[in-house]
Amino acid sequence: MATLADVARRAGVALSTVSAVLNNRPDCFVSEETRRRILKAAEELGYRPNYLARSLARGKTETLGLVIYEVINPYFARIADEVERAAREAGYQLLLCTNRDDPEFSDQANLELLYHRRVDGMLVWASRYPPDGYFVPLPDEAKAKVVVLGYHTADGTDYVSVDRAEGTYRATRHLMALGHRQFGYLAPREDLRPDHPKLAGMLRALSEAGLPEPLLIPADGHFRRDGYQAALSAQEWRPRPTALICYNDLLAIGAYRGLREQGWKVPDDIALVGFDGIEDGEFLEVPLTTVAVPIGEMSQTAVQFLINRLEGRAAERQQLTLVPQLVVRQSCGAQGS
Amino acid sequence: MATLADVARRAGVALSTVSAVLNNRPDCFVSEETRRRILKAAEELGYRPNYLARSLARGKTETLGLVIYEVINPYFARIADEVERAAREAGYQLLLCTNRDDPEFSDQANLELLYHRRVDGMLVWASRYPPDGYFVPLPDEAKAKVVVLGYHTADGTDYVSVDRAEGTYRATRHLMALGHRQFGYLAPREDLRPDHPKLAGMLRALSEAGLPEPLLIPADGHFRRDGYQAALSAQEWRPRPTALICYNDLLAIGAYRGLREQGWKVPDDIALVGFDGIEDGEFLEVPLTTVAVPIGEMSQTAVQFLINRLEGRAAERQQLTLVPQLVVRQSCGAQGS
DNA sequence: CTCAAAATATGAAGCGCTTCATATGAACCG
DNA sequence: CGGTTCATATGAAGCGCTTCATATTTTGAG
Repeated sequence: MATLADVARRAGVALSTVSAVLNNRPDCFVSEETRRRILKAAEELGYRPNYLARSLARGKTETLGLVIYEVINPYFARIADEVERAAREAGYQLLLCTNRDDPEFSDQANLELLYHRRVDGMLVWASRYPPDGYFVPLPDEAKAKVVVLGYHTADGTDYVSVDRAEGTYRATRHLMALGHRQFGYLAPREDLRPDHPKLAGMLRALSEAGLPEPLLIPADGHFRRDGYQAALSAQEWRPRPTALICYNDLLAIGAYRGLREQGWKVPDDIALVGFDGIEDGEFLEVPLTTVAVPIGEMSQTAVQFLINRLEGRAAERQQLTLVPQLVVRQSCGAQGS
Repeated sequence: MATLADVARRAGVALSTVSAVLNNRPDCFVSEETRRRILKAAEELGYRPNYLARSLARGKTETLGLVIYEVINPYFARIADEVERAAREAGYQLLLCTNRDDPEFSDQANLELLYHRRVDGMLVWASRYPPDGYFVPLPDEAKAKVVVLGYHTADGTDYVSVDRAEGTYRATRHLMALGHRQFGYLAPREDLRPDHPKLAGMLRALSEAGLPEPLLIPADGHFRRDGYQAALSAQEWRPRPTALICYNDLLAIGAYRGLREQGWKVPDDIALVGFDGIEDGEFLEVPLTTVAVPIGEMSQTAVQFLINRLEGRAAERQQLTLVPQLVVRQSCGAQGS
């Protein structure tokens, strides 16, 4: 592959001149004649800049790193999609890391990897819900290049978060208004903690209304199949809930099928509400009522925050918490479309 | 951030020695004493290699590029997931590009971008179905670093393809065996061409059996909503099909809902078959019969092919076509689970 | 004509690392 | 004790680019 030196040689000028011309440096006065010669030589040689060398010299890679839980979950796929689009529009490429639950690829390892690859900035979705806010596992000077997605931070790092508690609070209130008094909450086993905001939001709504605590139903994961499995034991749920809120839409979709198999009709026998607002729920046979996270806004804002910071025009703190909206469809028994 | 030179200075040795020690170069004879000093200095300074500089010097970035249609489609998400995992296991990072249908980010533009970023290798999913095999839009020397995913190639580039025609052929045969004689085929408008393998496979099966051609039903895209919209006009379909094969699972899932709204029961009034084998179909109220692409095998093989090539231990040609399997569930009316 | 200012072009240093030919002792051998 | 050999460490070149201080030529005003 042709290098700058090759082009310079061919055009009969200095390498630095070629660099100036090809980069369109504004303050460089190059005669039209020379410029043309250089452009021609570059064209003929099929010259393409070596991004590595450029990045090394400029100290900038024009690459953003995204650490995300996994990409097969439609919720995260949407995020990755939005982030990629926004990054691309701002002239950045995306380096993708998933953490899954693989201890070998912890957030720490992923972030360090990206940092050492000299990405200009990083977006990270924590792999586990951090009760007191997320601590970015990176030296301080590196934290300045990070925006946390989906969680608030405990160390002052920029973030765009989601008020999950408010989401489930609203869902619970809505169901209460429809007359429900016995609730169930289906979530991955490890997230069935009262300090998890999704559950906390429910608990608050219930206690405010003097209603009993919800029946906690554990799932083995956060996929459809896990919701399905969990719902197969519906006959044994005591006290029997008339409304079921799920940790996410996938679980709700799986549960829907399990409940049907157990002979429970949604919403007549049990009202069903999911969380996330992915397209899948809309096409459930009984369209799924859900707490919809504004994924596009969240992702785009996060990228914007990051780019502000990188370009030195960020406020000291860029922190935003978005409130998810309840999208009422038929699965909760309201008249919704 | 500390550089090699900093470490060398602190340890009181030459920079090249530090490099040798930190890279564990096998043939370098360094005294235990020196080694320890260097390791200690590196530790104290929190030294981390600069991948950019290393890549520039070594001529290798340990990065693979993936060009894929989009990541919100579960089918592609699975592929991205599998590719990322396989790449990661082989020690490569993944640089992600989506082409969507955005003319600004054509395959050409994406591949060039990756190439100039000096990724070691690229995997590409063509954005449009190439009737005669895919031509990689890159200079010959670059093609050697490309593996095409999902399509066969017209220029000898490595690929892992899928025999779509065989997939729909089998699905059609299966439906014929169940007694169906009037077929419908629902696909994005631009893919409703007899030279598209999915349709071609159906046509072959039908003509072999002397059955009439299928009713071609156009959709405006390849998402659930497009299938839903298309199915809303079911009452006007003439001749009325008793079996409907869809271009992909998402379309089938959307169509399912549209058909229900039109009062058609699946599978009693119409048998329904999708394509891809994504998890979503399994959780449709009437579980979806589908032509399942072996996504894991396809992705892993492609990464393997690429790495073989990069490491110089590839056959002249690495080309593989996988045959998708019909997964029979209830939506086609067979007894399947 | 002269000289400062403007217009053009250049060379060299530097980004942080790898690599390889070469230097320096110490240890060994007969 | 001179000459090998081995163990250990080094310096310098190079990857391809950016950047900036400096050199050279041209221009136009006085």
